[in-house]
Amino acid sequence: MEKQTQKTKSYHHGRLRETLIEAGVAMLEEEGIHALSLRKVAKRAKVSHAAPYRHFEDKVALLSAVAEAGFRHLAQAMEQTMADAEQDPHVQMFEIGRCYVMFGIAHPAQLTLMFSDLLKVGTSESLLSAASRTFELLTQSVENGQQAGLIREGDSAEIARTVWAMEHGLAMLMKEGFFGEGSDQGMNHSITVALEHLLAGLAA
Amino acid sequence: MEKQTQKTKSYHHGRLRETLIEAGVAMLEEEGIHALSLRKVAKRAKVSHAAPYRHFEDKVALLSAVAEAGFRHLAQAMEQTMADAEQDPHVQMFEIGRCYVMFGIAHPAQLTLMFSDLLKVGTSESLLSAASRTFELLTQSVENGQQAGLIREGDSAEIARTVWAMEHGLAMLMKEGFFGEGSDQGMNHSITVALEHLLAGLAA
DNA sequence: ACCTGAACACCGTTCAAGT
DNA sequence: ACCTGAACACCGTTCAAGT
Repeated sequence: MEKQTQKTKSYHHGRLRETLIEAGVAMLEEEGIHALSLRKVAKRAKVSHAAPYRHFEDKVALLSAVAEAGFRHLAQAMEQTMADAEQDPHVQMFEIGRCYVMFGIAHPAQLTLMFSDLLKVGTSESLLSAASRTFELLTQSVENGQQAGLIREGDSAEIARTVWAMEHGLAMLMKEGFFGEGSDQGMNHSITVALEHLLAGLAA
Repeated sequence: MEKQTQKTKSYHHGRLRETLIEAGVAMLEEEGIHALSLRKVAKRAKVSHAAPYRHFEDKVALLSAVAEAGFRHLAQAMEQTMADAEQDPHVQMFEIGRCYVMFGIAHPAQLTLMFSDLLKVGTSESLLSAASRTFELLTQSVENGQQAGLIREGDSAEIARTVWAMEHGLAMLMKEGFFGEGSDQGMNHSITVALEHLLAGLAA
């Protein structure tokens, strides 16, 4: 372990790839998506502006890694939520939705990045799989709802796409303030109302 | 009229403001949001890179105008759809949703721009009113549905926000290809399925 | 009044050179 | 192997100068 630490800390400061991603995530939250330049990220990581090219093919590759970190963060929060509400599928559906929307409100610029056209261009394998994981969890919660008799029978992936669209729309509109610059209470109310409307339509 | 044409066409080529907005819309569709630079828009309009500053305070102001054109375009399509389906509120709901999502699929980069954080920063009065108009039309169609007994009673603005979130989520995810690079048929099916699920939950 | 061209600070990317 | 510094083409913005 010590040797590993020694090694990764060796030349200049090591662990640069992770440091750059972390710097990217932080700058995204602090200054928004337009302030995120490769040169500033490098400066924040205390390396020259050319150093990132040792670890990322280009700017898009770094942004993809930042987006991927976002998907992993979101998926982990969703897994935690699913485990916590394992015994009640109805609560589980609501809490997963809240999870998704709240992630967007907490990390608006990162959510923008995650659903920008990067995925079309960059197409890094690991980004695609991290994104898929998020959708799989959504599908799984729908299947839990079906097994509990809360959600009608039918293609669970199709129903999950509908749920996804609702939650994604809520997240995108709320994070940009279209539902009013509401309090946490107001936010929660809007999420609950929208999901209640949808779940009524999805009922068995 | 002739005098007006003469006047607007006078120095160099006149009507530059409109020409720049049109160039911006066109470039957005052709090359995407990242290719849209002030200098390229100016070149396309055959003026120097400094000329746009006679008509727009900065790049954000030009982008706001392009976003505003998008909202006006969308609102007009929605109005047309509402008029065409005036006699059947059920059809009206579906067609307005289709209108919204199809606009996103036809103009993905412009929709991205319309819901980027420009609205937060730029805050041009006319952009805000164009955006509000879109939401008002959505609310109106919900009220039509309520009057026809298709949609439950209650705060129409609240229900309209739910409908908006669903349609917005669909548009955003579909335009980025998350529902598969489907045919028009597949797209239409996905839209229909999602709206059916939601409208069942909103039923009286 | 409206537009140009030079200038400035910034950006992404490349590459020879250093350790 | 990993990083630096100079260089290049691009960008947004400003401003004195032209018509």
